[in-house]
Amino acid sequence: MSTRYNARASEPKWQKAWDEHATFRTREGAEAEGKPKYYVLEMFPYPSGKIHMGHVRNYTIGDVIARYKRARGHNVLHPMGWDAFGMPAENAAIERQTHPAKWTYENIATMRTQLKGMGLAIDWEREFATCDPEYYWHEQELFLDFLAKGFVTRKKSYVNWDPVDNTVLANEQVIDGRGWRSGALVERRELTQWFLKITEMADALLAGLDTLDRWPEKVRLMQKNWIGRSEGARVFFPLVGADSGAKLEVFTTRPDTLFGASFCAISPGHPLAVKLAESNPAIAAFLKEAALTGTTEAALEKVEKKGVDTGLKALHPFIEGHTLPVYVANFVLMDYGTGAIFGCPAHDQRDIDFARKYGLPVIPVVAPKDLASADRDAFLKEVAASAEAFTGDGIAVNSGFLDGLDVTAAKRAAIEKLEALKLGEGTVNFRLRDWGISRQRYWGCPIPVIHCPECGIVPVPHDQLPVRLPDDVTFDQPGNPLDRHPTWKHVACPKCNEPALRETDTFDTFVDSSWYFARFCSPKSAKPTERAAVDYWLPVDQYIGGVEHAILHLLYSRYFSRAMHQTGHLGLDEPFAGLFTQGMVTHESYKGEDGRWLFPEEVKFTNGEPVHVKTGERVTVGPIESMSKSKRNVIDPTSIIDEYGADTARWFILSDSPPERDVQWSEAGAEGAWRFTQRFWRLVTGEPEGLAAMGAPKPACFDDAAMALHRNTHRSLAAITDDLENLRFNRAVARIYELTNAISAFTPGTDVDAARWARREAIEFMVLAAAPMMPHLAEECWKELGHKTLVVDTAWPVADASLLVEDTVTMAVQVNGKRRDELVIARDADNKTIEAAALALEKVEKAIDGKAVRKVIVVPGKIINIVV
RNA sequence: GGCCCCUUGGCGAAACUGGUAUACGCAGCAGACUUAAAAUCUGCUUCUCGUAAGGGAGUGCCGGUUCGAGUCCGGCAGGGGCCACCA
Repeated sequence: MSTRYNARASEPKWQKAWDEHATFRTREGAEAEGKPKYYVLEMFPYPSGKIHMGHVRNYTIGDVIARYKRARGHNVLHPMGWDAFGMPAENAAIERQTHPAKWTYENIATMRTQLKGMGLAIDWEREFATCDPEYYWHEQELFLDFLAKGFVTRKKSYVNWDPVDNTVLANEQVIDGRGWRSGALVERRELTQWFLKITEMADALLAGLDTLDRWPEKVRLMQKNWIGRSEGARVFFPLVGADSGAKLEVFTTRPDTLFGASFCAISPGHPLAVKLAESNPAIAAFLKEAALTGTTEAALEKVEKKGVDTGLKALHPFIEGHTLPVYVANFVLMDYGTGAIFGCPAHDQRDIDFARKYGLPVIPVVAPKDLASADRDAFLKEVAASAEAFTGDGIAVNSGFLDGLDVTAAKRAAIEKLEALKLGEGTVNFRLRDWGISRQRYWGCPIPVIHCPECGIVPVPHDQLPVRLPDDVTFDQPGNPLDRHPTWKHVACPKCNEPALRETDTFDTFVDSSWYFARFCSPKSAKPTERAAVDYWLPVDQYIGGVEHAILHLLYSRYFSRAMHQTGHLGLDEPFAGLFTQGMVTHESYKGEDGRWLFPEEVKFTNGEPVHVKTGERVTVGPIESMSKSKRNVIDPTSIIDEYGADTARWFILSDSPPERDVQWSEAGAEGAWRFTQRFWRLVTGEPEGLAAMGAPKPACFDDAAMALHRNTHRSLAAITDDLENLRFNRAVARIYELTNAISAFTPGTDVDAARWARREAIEFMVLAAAPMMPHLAEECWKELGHKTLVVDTAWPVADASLLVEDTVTMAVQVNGKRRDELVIARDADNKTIEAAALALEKVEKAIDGKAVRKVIVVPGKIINIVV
């Protein structure tokens, strides 16, 4: 009997059943023997309070993969945890007078319940939060191992100081001169900080990208650009008029243009500039001015290139006796290369802007290849007089021993000469900086070292780990609560037993998320990792998350894997074999008459016009944007799950848009998905013609109608399988719609048994194929069909290859590339037969219009093109 | 400024390595059932000429390669992403 499917009653029932059967408990050892492993991981959430639609999309995608792989006979690891350290917990502590731990664990409890309500196939036994002492203890172990291996350094450096969050930020966390979280303008401060020497692995991280063939090209490119490898040379310009023997060290990617050099310039942050400023008021004033300039894009665009002459002269390495003026210039960056450049105005736009302003020579030394000598002279004259630099390829001119060489050869020759003269060397420079991991915050993993006045830096001995966060801290004043805690930092030096101080900085939270995927393999281990476990499970076969982590998190994790490989905690370098970056969930935004943003539930549509539910005022529909609290265009997943059920939410989020693209959440679309779950249920329960008994033998022969459905079922299954393998969920959804349409439209022929059998097969396949996406509904249907087992324990059906091809094919017939008719013909017909049949078609004959046929192209099974 | 991506009906989108463009869904229109509504079912829905049969145009724009281009190549326009005074 057909009744409505009641998701609210059904979903908790099946979640309980999976729980009781320990269905998603990971199988290990003998139980897993003979099965290939598959590790599916979604980027773990920050416990901010409640789940949002982005989480629903992320975890639905992962869940479909986990369930599909499980049905395909894989031993699946699909865990969940919490990226639980970080600033919001401290901000909440300040705002609500609560403890960060309390706030965090309460959020985790809420979000865990919400995620469980989605019916995710997760092994909850492996759950942990990065703020669990059990977890950060092992992070401290790792750090000490890194320290012993020399991966860690402590150095005084200029740091990005966020004045709102009162902490240091990594370069990666500064976006357009502002803190990535607070949005505050970042200041430069000099502090002593802990660093992980990620730059030492820059080349390895770059080379590794080429092996990641299951990563999006876009992400690999972003990482490549971020690492920013450039080959070039260091050039040492001897300084005249400074201390004897002093040399200015410069980095360049164009040593071939050295003969075109007309000045040198150093950054306002350069030690030489700082030193000169002590005795030169003009330079001091210039440094002050430069420090005031913002680093935002807008500020940089407005600022003109300025400099001040230091009066120093640099000796040209190749031209005997020739000197270049040395400037301090505002466009030279301290933290790229050596903080000093040589300027070659003819072939660099910034340099020519600078040269024109200060009346410096412009000497062209590269000319395009294959120019006649008169044309070349004209070209050189033009460049010398121009305001535009020539940055193209060519050959060296006016360059002494380099003349006639192309750019690449000239670079090589210039480097050889520099090395011979001991005035420079070939080198590789990276844009990537070392990773500063110190944070002056409470809610993070304590850095396990002790500062002893006698012994210096002393690692906390392993038997004294973990260094636990104290619970009794206050947030009533700015700064680090750990630093002002009355007792916590005072300890005896482990070496000399004299009074010493704990490090009060904590780790950047990106450290926590750089190895959690490895911890999931053995979350209860007394060591950071168990080699047997990580060797079995890693790499993660499919990692899923937002593109916003394309650089930071993924690069840090790749670095950590290499470091952990070298310390013996892991056996590989690349942790994520497959990466998928999903798009965002968007929604229309709404504005009231006074311009304030409105929540979707405050808006109703009458006759297509949006009005306010209560006041009836006119509402403007704003742009479709990523869901955000500020625009109020958010849909709470819980309200959707309460109203329609998790399956409907899962189904809708997978439909329509390809998963890598943004998907627009719409009320109409959600209702459509809900109508489909009902239709699906009716199809299973309300069979008009009846089904064959479960397990009934396949009839010996089928009539045409039954055979068509039988074929259709297998073709659909093959297509859905292929789509799921390639993460094309929107297409898999469309195929299931097509299959349900075919079942609805099925009219039995004369053979009643065949019809019932074919219909049962179609319905069972439909249920099994939809199960990864709508798991609860599938279980309910499966039971309705009389099965005593669970869908999750049922193997993925195999499509019968012999049913995928038909005896006849439909071919399009074109005349001069224009489709005129189609032809149904035997699949194995030879080209002659096909050609004759095509030419005999009435419409084709008409299109040929008596002209002579010049050529006939036959692509078997596809198309015939007749050229006249 | 550099590098990269995208552009297909009213909308989200399909179209495997060049081979019948618009599958599937949403929205819309018409009809059936119903006292009525909801729900459900059926049909139509790229544009255009035509009562129809049938014709013409059509994947952002211009050009090219090809028997054949949404797909490949060159240029342009619009939108987006990442990086950015990177030497």
